[in-house]
Amino acid sequence: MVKRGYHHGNLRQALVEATLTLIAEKGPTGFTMAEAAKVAGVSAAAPYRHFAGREELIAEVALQGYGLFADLLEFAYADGRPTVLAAFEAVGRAYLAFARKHPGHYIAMFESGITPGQSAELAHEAERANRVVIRAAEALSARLPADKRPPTSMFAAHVAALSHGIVELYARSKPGARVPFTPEELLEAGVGIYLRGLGLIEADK
Amino acid sequence: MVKRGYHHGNLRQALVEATLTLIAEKGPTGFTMAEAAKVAGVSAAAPYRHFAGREELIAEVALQGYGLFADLLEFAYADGRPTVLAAFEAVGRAYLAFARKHPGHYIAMFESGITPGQSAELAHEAERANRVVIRAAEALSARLPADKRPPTSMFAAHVAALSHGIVELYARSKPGARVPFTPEELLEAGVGIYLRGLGLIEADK
DNA sequence: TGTACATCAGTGAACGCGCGTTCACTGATGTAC
DNA sequence: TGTACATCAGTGAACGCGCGTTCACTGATGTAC
Repeated sequence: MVKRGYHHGNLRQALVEATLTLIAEKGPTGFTMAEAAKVAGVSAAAPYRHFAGREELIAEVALQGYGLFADLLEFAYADGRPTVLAAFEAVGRAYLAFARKHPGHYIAMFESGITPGQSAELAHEAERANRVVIRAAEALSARLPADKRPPTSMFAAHVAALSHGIVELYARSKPGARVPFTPEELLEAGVGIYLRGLGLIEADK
Repeated sequence: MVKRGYHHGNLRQALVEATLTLIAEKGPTGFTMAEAAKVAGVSAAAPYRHFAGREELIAEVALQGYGLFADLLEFAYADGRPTVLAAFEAVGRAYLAFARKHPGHYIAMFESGITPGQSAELAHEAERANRVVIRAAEALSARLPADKRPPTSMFAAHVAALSHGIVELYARSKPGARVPFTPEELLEAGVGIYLRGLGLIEADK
């Protein structure tokens, strides 16, 4: 990234990217406005031309994160193609892939203390991501008789919680994996067992 | 808490408790040595008679947290009584109860950036808690034929991840629950479906 | 029981630091004519 | 195409603040005799 002259050109986005790097490296605590400015190659006062403060910068990072997350989940779901089941499993893999490839976004979204309720935009993107999981759960559970079907929001919550739990507990361990499985194996097996419990895939498979 | 004279009497533990309060109220970021000292009614220099620094104080909180957590899980498991299944479910409830009743500990353990690998004591207590889940999973899956049984560590990891995910996503939401279920309902139903998937409880129940 | 003394657990002042933020400024860019 | 000017996006110096930490100190406690 070549610094040219007095004007940066795209400082707003450069700050977002600096924040992603800092957050991914040192956690949400390790991020400061001053350091983000430094990483972006700009004076400490410059960020305030674009963001009212620290909170607002993190919120922007989270917002972009939710947007990207929703896009990736939607792409993975592909409107339930080729099969509803395959699409459902692709969503799970996309969840882990997002956490792995975009740790800065993931941390800003889930571990920085910002909550989707803070702004309408944030709430909207978070909801968009959530709706993919809900749709995937809905399509699958439509195969079940109504009286043996858990509420869709519960089904979706189970999948989200299992995915998030796996990311938090098993996808970030530094001193050797705590468990002899990859997060992907854990999630795939866990979801498989869960779906079998619902009667959505064969017990003897 | 009556302050009497020059000597505090039990400052070390008072600091731990101040930390619990601060962390629970304002997150791990909102905790400082200076404020912990203030809450404990002592000068800012006093904590250094008991802890080398901020990290060490948080680590002590987490250590006590893991200890308590392990105790509660062990108590809930009760050596698999009255039945292995009931004991297993009691462990799940105890997990949520711990997160709810001891938020300061929970946050220090899972959200403060300290990791069990940091000290032998920490690793030991974390392992003790983990072993309860593993034992519970083992006792249950012993009922399955060996070839239809997932590795015990995977079974335990699924339960831990689901529990942790539920705590993180659904047990801490301030602006109205994101989902129309309590964490307890979510976990109980989720574990039920999972166990059915393993063939450990009846499909038609 | 009384006294002397060592030890311990506090105090309070001070430090250096980096952070968040403000402010008057200035260089660069875009636009009207 | 050239010039004047408004606007924009930076700078750099400065601020107040609270934090983490150190240090020489002192009041309280425990113990030996």
